[in-house]
Amino acid sequence: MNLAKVIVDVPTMQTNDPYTYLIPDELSDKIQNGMRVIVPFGAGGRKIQGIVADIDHNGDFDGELKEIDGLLDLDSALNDELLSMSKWMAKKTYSFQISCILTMLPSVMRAKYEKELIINDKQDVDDEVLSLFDGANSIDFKVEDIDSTILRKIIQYRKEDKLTVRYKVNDKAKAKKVYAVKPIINSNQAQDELDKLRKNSKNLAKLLDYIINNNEVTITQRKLVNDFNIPESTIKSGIEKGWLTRFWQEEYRNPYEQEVKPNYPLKLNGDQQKAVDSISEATNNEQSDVFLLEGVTGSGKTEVYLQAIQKALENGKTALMLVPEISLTPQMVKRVKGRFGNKVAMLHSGLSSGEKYDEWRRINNGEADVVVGVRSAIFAPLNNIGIIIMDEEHEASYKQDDAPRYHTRDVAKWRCDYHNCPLVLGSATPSLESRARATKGVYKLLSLPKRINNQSLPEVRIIDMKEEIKTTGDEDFSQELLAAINNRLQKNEQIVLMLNRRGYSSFVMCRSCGFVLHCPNCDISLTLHMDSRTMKCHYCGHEEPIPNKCKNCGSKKIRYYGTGTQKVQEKLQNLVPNARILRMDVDTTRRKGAHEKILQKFGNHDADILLGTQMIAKGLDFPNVTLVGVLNADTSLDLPDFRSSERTFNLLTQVSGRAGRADKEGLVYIQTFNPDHYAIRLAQKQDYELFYRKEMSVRHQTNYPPYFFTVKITASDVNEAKAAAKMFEIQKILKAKLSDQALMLGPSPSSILKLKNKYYYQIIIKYKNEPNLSECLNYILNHYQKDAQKGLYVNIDPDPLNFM
DNA sequence: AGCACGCCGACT
DNA sequence: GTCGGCGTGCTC
Repeated sequence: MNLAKVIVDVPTMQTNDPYTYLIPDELSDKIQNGMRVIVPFGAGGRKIQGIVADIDHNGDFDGELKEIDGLLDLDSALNDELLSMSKWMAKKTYSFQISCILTMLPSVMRAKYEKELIINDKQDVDDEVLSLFDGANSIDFKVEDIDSTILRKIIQYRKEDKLTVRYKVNDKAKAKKVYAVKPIINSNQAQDELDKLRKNSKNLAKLLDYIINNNEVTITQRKLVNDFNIPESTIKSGIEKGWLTRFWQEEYRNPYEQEVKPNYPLKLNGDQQKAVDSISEATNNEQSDVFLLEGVTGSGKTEVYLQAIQKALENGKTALMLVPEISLTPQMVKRVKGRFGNKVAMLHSGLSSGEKYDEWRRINNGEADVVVGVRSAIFAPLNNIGIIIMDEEHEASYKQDDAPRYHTRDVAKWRCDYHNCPLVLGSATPSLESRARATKGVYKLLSLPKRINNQSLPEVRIIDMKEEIKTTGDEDFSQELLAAINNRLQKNEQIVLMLNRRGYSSFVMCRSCGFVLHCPNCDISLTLHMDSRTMKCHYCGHEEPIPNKCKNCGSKKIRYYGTGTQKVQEKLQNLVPNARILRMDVDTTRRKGAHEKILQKFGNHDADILLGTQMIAKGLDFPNVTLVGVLNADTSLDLPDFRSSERTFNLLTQVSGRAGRADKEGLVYIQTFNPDHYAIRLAQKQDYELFYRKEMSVRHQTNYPPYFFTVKITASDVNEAKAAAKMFEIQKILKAKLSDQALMLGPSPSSILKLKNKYYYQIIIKYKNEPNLSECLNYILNHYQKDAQKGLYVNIDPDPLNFM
């Protein structure tokens, strides 16, 4: 029998293994592994999308088989590498293979399902049902949109064959099509036509002239109109006269409007050269080594990446480079594009889904040798990879927060092993896990200790805000920082200020009864936003009007506590009335391209002060910035997460690096209520190595990564007691199946107990070596799958980044 | 996910 | 008796 194994688009544990289908004769020569197909699945003629995992033209199957309905692709959507990776990834992340496959593909390749209801004979159905159709013979419908008594009738009619339900699998993956034209007469014929033409037919003459000179070429109609100044109406008459044919042609959408200036390799210093040599040697020898490139801000990591990529390309290989959030680093994008030109494909969140699909197809068709992108770009269908680079490898955005919960670093390592090529992890402040592996010799450490041009690091001063409050009562701006701001404004130099909290005030409290306004859906206080004049929840997006009296006691003594970027902007504008202030946070950058606009404006010196949340800390490089102020360094320090020190150190180090990159000396102020905390003290000295050692000893004492591995198990339900009870059940299973060396935290409510109207309870397992662990977790998944139908979800997050 | 089947309480 | 509620199990 001619059989295909198909992974069906039904994300459950029971359907995680492939199903076998018959291949109909007419598809036999076209079907390939990794193609998307439409298959019937279950009763009632339901149709769904699937992926071909295996083909056996001479197979056997014990039992009934259905036939594949049709193909959704002309070519494989997934090559063998990605197909086998999806299997590994499903296991590793405790998720379904189909979910892994669909995250690897551009979102438009995830089919939409629709149901169509068709009347067989209008005489058969009653008026109530007939009225749904509004005169037509068929309608698209969703079960949840239809009233239950009518639905019951529909089900009855369907049983009696009076109505038919047709399932549709709608592929959204559509290439953009444009009109193209091609001459169908030769140059001589065109010359004859030109001779016959009336003298005043200027446009037709132009068209014939074009045909004489471009006889064999296909050209888009748009180009013919724009570049040759021939109107569309003329092209149409040319077609009617039989000179040209017109047809639809696929075209890639072009997301890069502006031209990028080419740039050329820079001269490397000794450390950079050594790094490039070591990496290229691994590429040449096809060794899947992992390099940790540790270099302070401004040490020229990017140039190392680019030259290592160059070497891979010279070897006939391709390269993959990952960055945290590309829209934040337009400077980086320009540099890569400028170096490698149109061999580069970009995959980032600023592209529309159509543009992403086109970039994906360019890569899949082998038209791009270098791919630059964010997390999901790790799945780019490149062949023959010679190097994978992860810039700022410590960034949390490399880990996907929802299923499949993969870490880009793990996927990258898998691909490097597959392609026998090196993985380069670059950072000024590597994650402790990576740095520890480098110490153990699992990764090879390459360091760039010197800043290019021997620029000195900026001076960092810590300001104790406890003292400041005692003397001035101001908790936002210390005297010293304010003086420095004024000084820079006078010298016409620029300033970057970071406050890691958006909105106006973080909460409102009634001074009579102490009541704090909370989100009705989440266990979190609402933040005041002055621009929209609303109270907003930063987790679920809930908004409500600003209260003028307390909802609890009716008192009008309401006060706003805590400071956000909006309030600081207002306050700062009062303190320095002539300064031009730009604010950059989630609220001002929501629109597409808003990031770039703000950064460009600041880069052109159309503003003096850039005030923003942590998004300003990353990758931007403005030579005229000589002062950086961190208004409150404690926001990230106070979080209930063992990584809060590491995050704070990273953030402070990164934002400090924004000061004084050119010939001008930089100065950094860190305002804090914890001036003696080691994360802040060591960020002041920009001493990563010492921080690494100090933090490692803390992790050692508290049994946290990198000394222990962790897994987070979460249960969520609209009913708090059910979620909690489930976690206690799971705790019992874990205790029975794991060794007594595994440490368990919980069950406990998650630090945001209630989120979007669901309650969350969690257990964290810390372990060193638990051979039974994955079997045990799979048992839990299988055991609790039926609960998911009732809305009780159990989630497993291996190596979670977020402990809250 | 979405469907069918089967078991139970409430109703003509 | 039967209708329709929901819980459970299966889909090549």
